[in-house]
Amino acid sequence: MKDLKVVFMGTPDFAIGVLENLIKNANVSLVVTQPDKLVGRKQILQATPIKRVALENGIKVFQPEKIRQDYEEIIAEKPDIIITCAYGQIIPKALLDAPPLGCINVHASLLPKLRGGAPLHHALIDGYKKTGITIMYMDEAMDSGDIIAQEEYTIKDSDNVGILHDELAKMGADLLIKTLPSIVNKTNKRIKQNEDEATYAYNIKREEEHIDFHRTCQEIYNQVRGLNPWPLANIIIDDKEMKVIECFYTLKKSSSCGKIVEVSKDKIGISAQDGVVYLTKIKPFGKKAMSASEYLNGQKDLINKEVK
RNA sequence: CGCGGGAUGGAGCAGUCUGGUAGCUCGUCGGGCUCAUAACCCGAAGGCCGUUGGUUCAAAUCCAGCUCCCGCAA
Repeated sequence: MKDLKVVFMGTPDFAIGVLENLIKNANVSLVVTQPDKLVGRKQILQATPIKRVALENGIKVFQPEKIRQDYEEIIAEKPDIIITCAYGQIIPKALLDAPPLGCINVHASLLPKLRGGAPLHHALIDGYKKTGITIMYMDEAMDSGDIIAQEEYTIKDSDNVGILHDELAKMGADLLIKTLPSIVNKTNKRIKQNEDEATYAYNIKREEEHIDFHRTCQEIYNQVRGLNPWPLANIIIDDKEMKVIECFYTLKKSSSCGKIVEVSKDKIGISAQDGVVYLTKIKPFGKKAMSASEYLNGQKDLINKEVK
């Protein structure tokens, strides 16, 4: 395994564990990641998390703007295998065909469920009871290649994207290393995906972050935890946007939707379709994150206000 | 020079337009009530109002520069 020549392709934090495990167990000769981006109000040029790890380990980094057109450098590297995890671009066929052992992807869902760029968020928002990690061969479409190995994770009601991210990142890193020898020996399983069961987890759109209180408490709760810690669900009170970080709910008969029906020491109750959603941690516009009790110290007459 | 919001006792806010004694809701500390309490009552401490300069008899408040925090957009 130590002499296995690997090109790793990945971008965010989620892929760090996979890369680190590969560095320990194989010969990672090149890391491919997205170009540095201008980030934040100051527009500071920032390297991806994967680039930082690569540089710390003295590994060469390649950052093509469009891999579709700019991949020759990777083929020239002559890797035995290419391993990707949350890279962020579709990989062209010429590159898929290049390495003798193929191109392997680590995906954060139980494929064919939740294909796409935001499987962690959608697993929670869409109310999945379980999700997991899939190790798979890549093909030309999005997350549709043959499955090599899977491991399940049972979603807890208290999980949010942050927790799920950490759990699955670790699971993915470990499962890849466990599976890799069989791929090298070509003794691994290879199972076609059932297209009829496929679901999709596209990147979160801005409007999906806004809470509609005409929906059920469970749906709203899933939305809040499925967007925490990033990008966070939002509501509008007094024409000002407020992010909702944490909430819980109580089912009861409801006559209105989107009205502040209860304000107590440490929570703000808003009516939804089938109950009341209580906000306990929020981030008002222009402010830092705070508990509901802190927010309420400085507010008057919140009761009965409409929430949009 | 991308757009916008903000900085006021430990926390969250009002006061700024229309300059003139530092205010509210909490927290903290002391006392009281109570079988008891995160509940209630009484009292106290704690702020050079982000920073630098300007205008003025007088600046949290008006003007200019700077720093830091936050959201959007990328």
